[in-house]
Amino acid sequence: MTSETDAHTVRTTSIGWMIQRIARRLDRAMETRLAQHDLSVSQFAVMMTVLETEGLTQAEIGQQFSMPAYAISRALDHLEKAGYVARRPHPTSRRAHTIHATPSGVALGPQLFKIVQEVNAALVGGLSEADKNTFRDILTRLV
Amino acid sequence: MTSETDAHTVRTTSIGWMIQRIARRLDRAMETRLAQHDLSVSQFAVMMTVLETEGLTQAEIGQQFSMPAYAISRALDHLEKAGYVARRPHPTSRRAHTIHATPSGVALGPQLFKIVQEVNAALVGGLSEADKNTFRDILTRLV
DNA sequence: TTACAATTATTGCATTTGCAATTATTTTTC
DNA sequence: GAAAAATAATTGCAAATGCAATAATTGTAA
Repeated sequence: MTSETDAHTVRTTSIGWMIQRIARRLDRAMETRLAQHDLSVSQFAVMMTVLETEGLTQAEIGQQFSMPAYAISRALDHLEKAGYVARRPHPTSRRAHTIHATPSGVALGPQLFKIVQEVNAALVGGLSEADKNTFRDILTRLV
Repeated sequence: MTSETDAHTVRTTSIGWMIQRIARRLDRAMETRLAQHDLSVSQFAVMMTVLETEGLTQAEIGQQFSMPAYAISRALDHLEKAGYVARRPHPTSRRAHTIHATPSGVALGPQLFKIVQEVNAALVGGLSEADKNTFRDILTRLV
């Protein structure tokens, strides 16, 4: 690059910069909606994983979205206290737990899915179906 | 939507979910590289704005990326201590400051731009030029 | 012009987060 | 099979973050 490399150019053309801005907006939208269920975004992420796959260990949950073990521990403390999940002894290893959604956690599922759909719709509502698909395709390759 | 609405579907098709994942990865990449200049990502964001426009007030900086006033205050405390920026009295209002990059702050600029370019390249390096442009276009409409 | 409301910036305090250390258990190596 | 290394999960403590309160100044309305 030439002398075009100034702060303005970097900011307005940087894909990373734009993604960060969008991500922060999404975060705030999720926070606001999750507050009514007394959940933070990371607690929500853990809950979604538990709903998706029954009986994972905490380490396995962490690998799903590279979240450190201590954060899983604390998210589960909260989710367990709220009655959404339960830690059960692992069938073969005494140091691990398997994590399970309680009935109340399972009931929470659809409400969380709805929140995700609303927030997504608010974000990409202005795009055509074709653009939405293109966008999703590219994102899928980057994730 | 029908009964397809389960956690797996939500996770794998949600644009928001994918953006969040990518954003976290970008954040970590930026943190790592910014550490050598003793900067956090939000301090970096403030610094970029100062480099882009000389003499903004703190409130104006905050509006650029909807960052709360107290966060600007603290980011500037750090940037000022590090010698990258200076608060000067506002010409017409005694309660406001204007913010200016010091020579050392101006010298930092190109190094920050380089970091942004590297992190971007690492993210979208695998995409064709056409896809990159498409992606940038869509992002621009969403930001 | 005086009182009231709004703006700009900062700071105290509580909560959240991240790192490193710890405990308990399991696996590997010799 | 005993010692050492690795894994699973938790927790103490320091740093970062967010909220609410404050101080100082400026704008507005009576």
